[in-house]
Amino acid sequence: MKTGSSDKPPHRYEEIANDLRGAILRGDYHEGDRLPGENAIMKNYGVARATARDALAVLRHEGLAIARPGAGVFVTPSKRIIRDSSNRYSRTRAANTSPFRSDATRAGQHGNWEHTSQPIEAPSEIAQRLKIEPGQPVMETRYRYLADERPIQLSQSWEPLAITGGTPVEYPEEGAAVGVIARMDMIQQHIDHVIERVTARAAKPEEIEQLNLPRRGAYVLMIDRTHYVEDRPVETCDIIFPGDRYELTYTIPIPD
Amino acid sequence: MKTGSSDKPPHRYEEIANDLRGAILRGDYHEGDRLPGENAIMKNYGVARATARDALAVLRHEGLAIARPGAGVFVTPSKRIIRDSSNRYSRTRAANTSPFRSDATRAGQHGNWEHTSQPIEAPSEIAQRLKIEPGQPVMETRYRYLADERPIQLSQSWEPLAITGGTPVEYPEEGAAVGVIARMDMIQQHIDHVIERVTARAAKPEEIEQLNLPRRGAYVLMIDRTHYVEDRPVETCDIIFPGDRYELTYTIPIPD
DNA sequence: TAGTGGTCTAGACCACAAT
DNA sequence: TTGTGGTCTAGACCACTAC
Repeated sequence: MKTGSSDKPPHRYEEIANDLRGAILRGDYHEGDRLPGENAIMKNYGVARATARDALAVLRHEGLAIARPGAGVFVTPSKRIIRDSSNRYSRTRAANTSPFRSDATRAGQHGNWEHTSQPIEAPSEIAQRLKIEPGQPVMETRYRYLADERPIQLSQSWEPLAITGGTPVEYPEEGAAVGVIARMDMIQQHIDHVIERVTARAAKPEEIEQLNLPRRGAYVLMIDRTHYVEDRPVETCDIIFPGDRYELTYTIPIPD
Repeated sequence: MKTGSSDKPPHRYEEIANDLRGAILRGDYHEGDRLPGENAIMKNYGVARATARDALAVLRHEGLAIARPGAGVFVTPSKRIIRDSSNRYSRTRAANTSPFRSDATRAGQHGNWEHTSQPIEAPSEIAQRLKIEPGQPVMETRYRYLADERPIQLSQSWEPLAITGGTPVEYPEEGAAVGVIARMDMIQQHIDHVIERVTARAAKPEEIEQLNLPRRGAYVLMIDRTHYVEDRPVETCDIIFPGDRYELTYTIPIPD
């Protein structure tokens, strides 16, 4: 038998967090609204600063609230962006649209990105993923994706220059606009499968900075993705998402 | 130009966290070893309790350390379990093995599970996922998976009784041992695709309890999975993993 | 300039582990 | 019983934001 919401939280900070969460979910506060901050909670509940912080930390960790130092605590915009693998990896679509931009549009946001490329010698972990020797030349490209001008995704890709060097697609350039499959098709590298490995982990300091995440307690979804032509890797890539802003979907066909 | 590790962290707790992280990664402490606790840090660094806690919180959030109240702070066992979609969803394998058990074995652990089933009326969210009317009867099954006797995965599945009711597979029973595809094949429901939606979010209180997660700051990976027979859902399921203990892999074929 | 959240000190009490 | 981490009080200073 469930008593529903009549449980008494054993700790003060949980009680306060429950109150605030209830108010948000009930609609007393809307996206972007200012919430009672540390000082307000101290006064309203008669608790010390640390206890007020603990209560707000619960909401921040749940992705319901975000603190802007010097300004206040605000309700987080909540809608997740959906990244659908079956939308991205079909030859017909890949050639003409940016998968990221259409994901963002579908979530009602405006998407664009920045990127920089440079040839480097493959570090050992990347060499392993590309099945080449460490130190072999690869093209490294970093992307930062923005939705409504706010950073929302990072990625970093590596392509062996043994494959792309000297070809028209050596530099990914606006590569995010056309996709890896279409680019590789242009140089007769016909990708036949992609492997994506998904993990969740704590955000690293540089990710916190670049994605504008809270300094403490942030986590990210990471995809480690590799494109293959007959079991030979032609591109590998790390993709980083704020953990609470994205949803990844996969459609898996079951053969007879 | 990178200066490597010679940066000076601006905050005391970060400095302490960096020291401890370095010691762990350098191998001064091994999996399961006891780390300096709050009291030791207070003495060694001459800081207040809250600052020592903040330092340890960084390591706990990164999944490097785990606190056992009353006992101390210990280095977390680190190896992730790999859940590979291409291992799970092939008809030949699915009939004879437990996908979970073989994942665990591959990570060098012993896997088993508990489960309970009961018929219920479909709540609205589940009805929507199964494309049936709310209140229609469904079989609900809860699983808890253990690796080396420690809880490592939760799941909860729902199947419309309009499909399975009165058949030999009405109760999933040891369903985790054979898989949904093989069970549905037995009653001539031939599943042709599966959709998995992956998200990361803060752990809920009941998940914290059942998975033995730390009370504060824990996050989980969640898969919302549905099996289809020609666009008609025959099973849907929520799967919950401790965020820092799992890796999900997907192989995506690219047609010509 | 006034107010905010982030960091920090110096105490305290508790439930729970290990002994 | 002793020590541990978890919670909490009551202060303080800082960098930053908004005005």
